[in-house]
Amino acid sequence: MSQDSLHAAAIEPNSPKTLAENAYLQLRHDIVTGKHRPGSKLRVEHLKKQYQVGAGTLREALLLLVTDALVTVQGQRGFRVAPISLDDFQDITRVRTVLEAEALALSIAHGDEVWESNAVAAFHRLTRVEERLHQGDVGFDEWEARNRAFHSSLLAACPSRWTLHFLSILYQQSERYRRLVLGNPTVPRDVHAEHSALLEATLQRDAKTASRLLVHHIEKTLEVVRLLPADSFGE
Amino acid sequence: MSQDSLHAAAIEPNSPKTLAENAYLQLRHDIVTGKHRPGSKLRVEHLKKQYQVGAGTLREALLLLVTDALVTVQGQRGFRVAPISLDDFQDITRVRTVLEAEALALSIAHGDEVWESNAVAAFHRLTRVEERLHQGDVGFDEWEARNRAFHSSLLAACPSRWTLHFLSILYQQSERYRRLVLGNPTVPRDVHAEHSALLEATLQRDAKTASRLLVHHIEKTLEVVRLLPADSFGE
DNA sequence: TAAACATTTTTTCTCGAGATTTTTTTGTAC
DNA sequence: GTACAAAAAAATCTCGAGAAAAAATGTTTA
Repeated sequence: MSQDSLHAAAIEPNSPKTLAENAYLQLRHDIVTGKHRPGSKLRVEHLKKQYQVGAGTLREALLLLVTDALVTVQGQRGFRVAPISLDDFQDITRVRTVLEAEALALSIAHGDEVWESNAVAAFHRLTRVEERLHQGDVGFDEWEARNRAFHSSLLAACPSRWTLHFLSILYQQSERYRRLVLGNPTVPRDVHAEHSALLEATLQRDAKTASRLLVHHIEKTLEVVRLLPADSFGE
Repeated sequence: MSQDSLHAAAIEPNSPKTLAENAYLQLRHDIVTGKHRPGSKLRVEHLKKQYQVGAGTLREALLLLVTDALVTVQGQRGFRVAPISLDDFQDITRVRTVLEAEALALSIAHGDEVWESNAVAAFHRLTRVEERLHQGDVGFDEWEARNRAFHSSLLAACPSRWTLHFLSILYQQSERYRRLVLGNPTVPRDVHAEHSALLEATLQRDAKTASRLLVHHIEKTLEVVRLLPADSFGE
């Protein structure tokens, strides 16, 4: 886990070196993708076989997930997958729009040329994977990773560590809901065009337009999630 | 640890039942009060004697502190007390004002009579402890606890779980800096009057005034911290 | 002297087994 | 059939010892 980044979710860059980190990453993926259902119990005795680690190590992995608010822990009563709900996603979206609009404005104000080119590069990589996604050559995981990288690159020049820390948590939470939409019929939407316009406004240092586009982009996903059947969030 | 509250810091209400929670609470206190210096290493082998628990249990306590961003962890390199700096506190203050102003406005919009009376009661308890504090009958810990309870009571009706979650983290971080001011000569300030005016505006449902007073209240502490000698944050 | 390497010491990480607590099941009375 | 109590089962929590890694120390060489 890196020290400069406050967030445990920022482990990835350095390949995981401990078994606990490894189990953490696997568990996180399985929770975000819904393999472990929201609200369900996470029994250490059962999971240690699945993830091939000892009980103590698995507990550490679960404790790391508490930092991401993907798992809740209750003394003497074990661990649970954090529940999801439409209310929760509305709250996530609201807080995210507030923080992300501010973070983007700050990033635009502080960003240099390196920041600019990193954003362009991230957009390019995202575009490429989108093409392959349409052809079925590549999985959603890969798109999700590059989508995150793109959004992250836009905010990279924001000097507020705490804003970025909270946003990384909220972004990851949002991913749970984005995955929910995958199989379902969705409203027509051109995500690529949204990203493209967002990048353009950002590069032109038009903070107001960029923030507005970003907020709209985030809220659009909420609209889509709202259309899901009511039983999509648990059962 | 409670489940409805997302934040590990919300353990207190239920008296700690596991040794790990107990060690967590003690460690947290010792970090917030500066007994373990910012940036210093937290060696498990050494601490387990101090807190009278096994290595695994102590690691769990430290992992819980990572959730509060009071401790950082780095794979294969152990735990450290999260560092502090003026820059960090400026960031904390900025994000706090944004979130707290919004949370208070929401709380005022949603609060009922029970919420009102709880706020009045919390203010009363804070006032009482202030009297005894001046007489030296009671320690700063007690004042700090009731100060937190008062501020928490104001926001209690805010329906945004995530805003409250992040604020509870930021509030706890702020406490580290407030403790720094304790011994030092400080600018003249009537905290009681600030609280009083804040409560009044809140009870009158004047969201605009209340938020303004709250932001001012929070920023005032930043001014005080700014006056500290430069070597106050580490060394 | 400074850098490169090998050795020792310290610290972190990991596991499995036992103690404690919670949950479930079973049994009994009303 | 319901309510309550006791026993059994399951799960969590805790510890100490050993394996793996990092840091510190000492030695050699240019």
